[in-house]
Amino acid sequence: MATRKRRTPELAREEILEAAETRLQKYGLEGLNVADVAADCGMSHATVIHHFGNTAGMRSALVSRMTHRLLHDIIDSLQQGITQPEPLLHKLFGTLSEGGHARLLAWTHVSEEALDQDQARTAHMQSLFAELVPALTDSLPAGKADPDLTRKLIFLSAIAAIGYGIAGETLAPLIGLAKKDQKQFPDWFAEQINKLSNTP
Amino acid sequence: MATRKRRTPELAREEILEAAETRLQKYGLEGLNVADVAADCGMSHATVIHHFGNTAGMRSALVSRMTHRLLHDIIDSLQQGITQPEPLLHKLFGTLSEGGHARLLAWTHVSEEALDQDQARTAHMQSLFAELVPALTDSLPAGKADPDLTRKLIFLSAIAAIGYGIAGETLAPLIGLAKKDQKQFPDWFAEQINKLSNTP
DNA sequence: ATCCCTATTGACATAGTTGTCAATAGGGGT
DNA sequence: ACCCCTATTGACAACTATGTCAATAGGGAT
Repeated sequence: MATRKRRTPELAREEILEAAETRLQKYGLEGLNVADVAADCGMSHATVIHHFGNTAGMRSALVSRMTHRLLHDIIDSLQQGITQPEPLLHKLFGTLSEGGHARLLAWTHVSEEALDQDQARTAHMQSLFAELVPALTDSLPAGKADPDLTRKLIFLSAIAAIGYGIAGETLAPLIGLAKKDQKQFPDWFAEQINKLSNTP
Repeated sequence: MATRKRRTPELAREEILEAAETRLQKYGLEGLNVADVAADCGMSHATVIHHFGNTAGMRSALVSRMTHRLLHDIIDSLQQGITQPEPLLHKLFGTLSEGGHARLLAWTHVSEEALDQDQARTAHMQSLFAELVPALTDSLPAGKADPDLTRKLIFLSAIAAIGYGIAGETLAPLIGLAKKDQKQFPDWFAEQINKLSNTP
């Protein structure tokens, strides 16, 4: 029909994931189907499937991309000498609670089809964490002193941020948390992490 | 055709939710559709829809039921004089990480259709938390002294348990948490909560 | 210019699931 | 025994979304 736009595979994937990410924030997970994503890119849904194999592949790639960006932001911060928990945790909580990041992450663990893509994504995650965790234990105040404790605190921070991103908005009023306390929760949490890492 | 089994509406709903819960643990969220649930109950899927309005209604009712049970277990423990964080948090983390509880909870926050059922479920949750939170602040060691801090700690416990239930299994090895530390994480977490609530 | 690889596409097949509806049949109340 | 309410059902009608396939057309290489 009309003229087609031919892209390199890399560019095509990039465009698709970009559109997918926008749709995710705008419409949530339901908006993350090949037909609509393709429409936003101005291509047919068959093209999307061609590049990612299937729908789950596309979503999975998006998870990888978003997580990759988040973890590398943190790694970059560390390399810039930012070693206090506050800014790091702020970024962690903020990113996960915005743009549907935590929700997409939840889909990863909730959906059966997502499991098919698991090996690839897990491998990618492994390499990311293999880079991040040592960087954290090295640069955090109490990291070298007690790497074991540090790993537990990292783990706690991660699951808390995920839970916060998914259910925080709902849970806070139910528990009777003041609006202000809700907003400042990541900062408060960082304080507590500080206290716990200084306790011998 | 063959003879029908006629139940009271209450019993029917009960049977359906029971089967749904079993399917949830066995097959995850994908197993939670009216057709399969109905088959497990030995009834037609039209009956399920008759009792819950639609599929989302059934899932939503299941969320309510499971959460109700969890929170009431905790309330009961409190009334039996169990006021140390350890056993309470143990129950919280354990329940959420088993039987797909946290995952179903995530669906609540991830799915658009779930939002239609939100008012009813939110109302139910409000009444549950209205019962639980005062009970906690009253009976917990540091509760009366600093109810504000206590609410924050409750909030932290809740989101941590949810994140743990969803992603804990995946995250622990990536962060390099020893298997032992992973298993005992809820206990360790309880310790930290203790420390934080004793800090003035 | 010509060739060739492959990104792109429209049409199609299909699978799965949901929700509706009129008809049927338990079983409690009289 | 008879009525009546409603739980139950099978069949039907979409719809949604996915994935396949053969055909088409960019655009780099020769």
